[in-house]
Amino acid sequence: MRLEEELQQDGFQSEHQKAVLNILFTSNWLESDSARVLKPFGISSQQYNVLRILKGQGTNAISVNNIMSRMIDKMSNASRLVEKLRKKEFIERVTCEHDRRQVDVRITETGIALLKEADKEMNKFDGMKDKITEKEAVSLSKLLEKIRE
Amino acid sequence: MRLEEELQQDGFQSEHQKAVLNILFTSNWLESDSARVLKPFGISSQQYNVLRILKGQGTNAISVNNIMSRMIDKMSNASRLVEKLRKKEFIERVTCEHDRRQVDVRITETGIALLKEADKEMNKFDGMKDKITEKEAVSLSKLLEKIRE
DNA sequence: TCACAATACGTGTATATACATTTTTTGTTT
DNA sequence: AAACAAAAAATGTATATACACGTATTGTGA
Repeated sequence: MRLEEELQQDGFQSEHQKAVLNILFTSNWLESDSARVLKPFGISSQQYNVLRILKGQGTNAISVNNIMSRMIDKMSNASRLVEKLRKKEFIERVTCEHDRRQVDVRITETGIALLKEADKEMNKFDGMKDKITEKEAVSLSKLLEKIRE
Repeated sequence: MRLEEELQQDGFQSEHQKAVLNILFTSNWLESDSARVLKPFGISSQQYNVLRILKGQGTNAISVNNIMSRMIDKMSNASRLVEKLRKKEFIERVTCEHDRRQVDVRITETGIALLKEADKEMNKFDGMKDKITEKEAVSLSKLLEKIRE
């Protein structure tokens, strides 16, 4: 839907301004959609993000810092997120041998199983592919990356 | 910067997936940037959003519901946001004559003055115009609106 | 080796947010 | 008019988040 209608506004200061609001609005839209899908699984989208990062590492354990640097929301509190996932037994912590400040984290079998189920639902509701072509997705990414230069 | 570097990842499932992550990441990036700029003024970006909505209404007072429907983040608690802005005297509340359930809200002179100063800083840091052309901004908006169809 | 900076992580605290529920008032149906 | 649904806003509560600060450990220069 056009942003003018979504925000009940009849115009914007500039196309640049409108693009910024569109990014923020779309992000919120995507976020609340995935929060809804993930809710039955008992995890937030940030926790989902962490689990996916860990799954990407396979059986390797990586540090909290390493997780943080890969997260979408850099400002979030990785320590507490990890602790919450550990309580639910989706991940496990390994004390690091060569640097005892560091806490290495690895996804568990339970975590992998959860992710498998959650991914199914996430993909089901991800209608993105019907909405824009692959070419359009590429140019969208390019534009967003240009903004962040 | 390319998303692969930002998230220290060497590839994504698909271009669609990458585009989604790019939207979320860019939104966070913009959000934390504006939070930093607004901090000295003592308001959050949501509160800033409300003030701008009210300023757009001029001397008119509009309802909390009306504000909510114009906000970027639909899920936020407009009641409490309004109360916080009222405590800081940036807005004032008017009891509505024809519907006493409703609370109408209007920006104050203090609020307008604050917004003027805040906008100066917000525009200063908004380097968007150097990064993408107006044409690109238009096509960015179009792509995002396509996703939300 | 000692002092001190840097790093990795944890925690305290104020604020923000999501979501359900409540209160007050208005609209509607019979 | 009485009964009930609907709407507008406020509030209760659990959780999340931002940010500053604390703690333990490691690296490093004099």
